[in-house]
Amino acid sequence: METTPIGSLRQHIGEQVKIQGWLQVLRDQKKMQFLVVRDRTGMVQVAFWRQSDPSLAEQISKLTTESALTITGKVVDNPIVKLGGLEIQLETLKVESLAQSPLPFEPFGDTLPSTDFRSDWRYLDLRRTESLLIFKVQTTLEMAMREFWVKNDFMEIHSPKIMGSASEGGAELFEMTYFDRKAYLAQSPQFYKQMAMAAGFEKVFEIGPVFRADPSFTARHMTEFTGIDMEISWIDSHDDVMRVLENLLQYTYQRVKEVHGDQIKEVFHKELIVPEVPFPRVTMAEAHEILKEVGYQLPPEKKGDLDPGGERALAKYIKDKYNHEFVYVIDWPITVRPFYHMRHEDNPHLTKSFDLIASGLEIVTGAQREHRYDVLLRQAKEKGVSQESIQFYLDFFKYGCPPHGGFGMGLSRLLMVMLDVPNIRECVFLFRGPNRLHP
RNA sequence: GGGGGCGUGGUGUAGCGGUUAACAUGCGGCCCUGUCAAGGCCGAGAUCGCGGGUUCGAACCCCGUCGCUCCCGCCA
Repeated sequence: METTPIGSLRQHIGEQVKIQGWLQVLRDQKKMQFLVVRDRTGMVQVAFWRQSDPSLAEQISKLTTESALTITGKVVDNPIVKLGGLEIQLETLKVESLAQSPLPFEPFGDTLPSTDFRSDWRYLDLRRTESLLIFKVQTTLEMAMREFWVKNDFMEIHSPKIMGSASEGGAELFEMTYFDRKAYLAQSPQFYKQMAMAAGFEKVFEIGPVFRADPSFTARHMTEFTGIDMEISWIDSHDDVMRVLENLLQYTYQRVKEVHGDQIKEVFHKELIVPEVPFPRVTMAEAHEILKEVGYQLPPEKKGDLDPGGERALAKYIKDKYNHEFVYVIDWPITVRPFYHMRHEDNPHLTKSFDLIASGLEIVTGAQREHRYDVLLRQAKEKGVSQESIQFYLDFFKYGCPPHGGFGMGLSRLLMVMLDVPNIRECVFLFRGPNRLHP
């Protein structure tokens, strides 16, 4: 017999079914036994009259919560039952795996242990409705993005994560042993997706792992995370990149809302708002004026930049004024941007770059890239980047490279803002941080 | 890496100089009931992170240490 998802039992009233799931609650009474069984689609009450088979009743009595069970029985409509107005009358029970007791913590308790403690028992933590929903949303979200890209003639690439030399900065690289020499874990697919532009791929995307050796202890940093990267050719400015990005996000929000909107409202108490395009745009200079206007004191060393508090203050201003959860901060000074960001023709101190702030959190950085060999080399030298270290990269621009640009986005950060989850550790299957390598 | 906060039964908390260290939840037992993420009674379970110190006396005060956490730096 095929397994019936618990969420669809309503369509099987009067039938014999097989369900497979975890024992959530056992109410073991004198005459009757009630089991609440849960799978990833829902919960159902299973009823059993003890006298109909005393030895089976004994077996049921010994069950522990969170044990994995296979149950067959008849689905009956029963309006009295508070859980869905139906129940299963148990016929057979197979204990696939008896859970040890007590559990390290109760995944369905009123209070939850700290994120850190739950991380030790992540497979139990992931059984929670909230966790499950986050990863259902993640699946839809990634699918929607791929749909969008494929519809718009993008190509998917998979760039290597083991590299022979540093790609961008260098300081935040994990070093590893590669046979008899050193190698590094990729901190970004940046250079490789630009290589795809030089290769004539024209529009590419990559969803893949990114490694950062940053000893950051915040609720939004990880040492390994999934990066969503995109790069497109023949652009006029960074605005072309921003237009694709906002359309991509609008499409993605739309799809997630269609598929999970109701459950998100139920579980996270959040009405998912499909963002209007175009997203508000403010230049870095304007951002500073806005902060001054709302009375936010930016630390003096933050000239030409924003700090997290400033980003939140700006997001609040945009939310109040334009009722928008997203805001692009554009035209960042060259001092706070890497050498490969293109500069404005009419202002050599400003880059053609942007950050996307979503509900006060930085989730995307993007730019038009400098594709002119000489200019690129000059900017690298100016930033103190040695030519030898990036020669392989500079070579991309030697034999005809189109003007291009793109962005990098954090998958888990997007989930955080989408679902209002305050800690990134909840939004990733398994968290990796400076102090967390297990499980 | 800098600064703040917190470490008490499995879990979440209370207690903040002298208490049989309390409560909730979970766990075990019993009772009751077509129950309903039930209810009632009983029970087990904590040398209060660790190491020093102050004191007649420390979970409580001080110092150190480790762990966690938040903010900042850095970023996605």
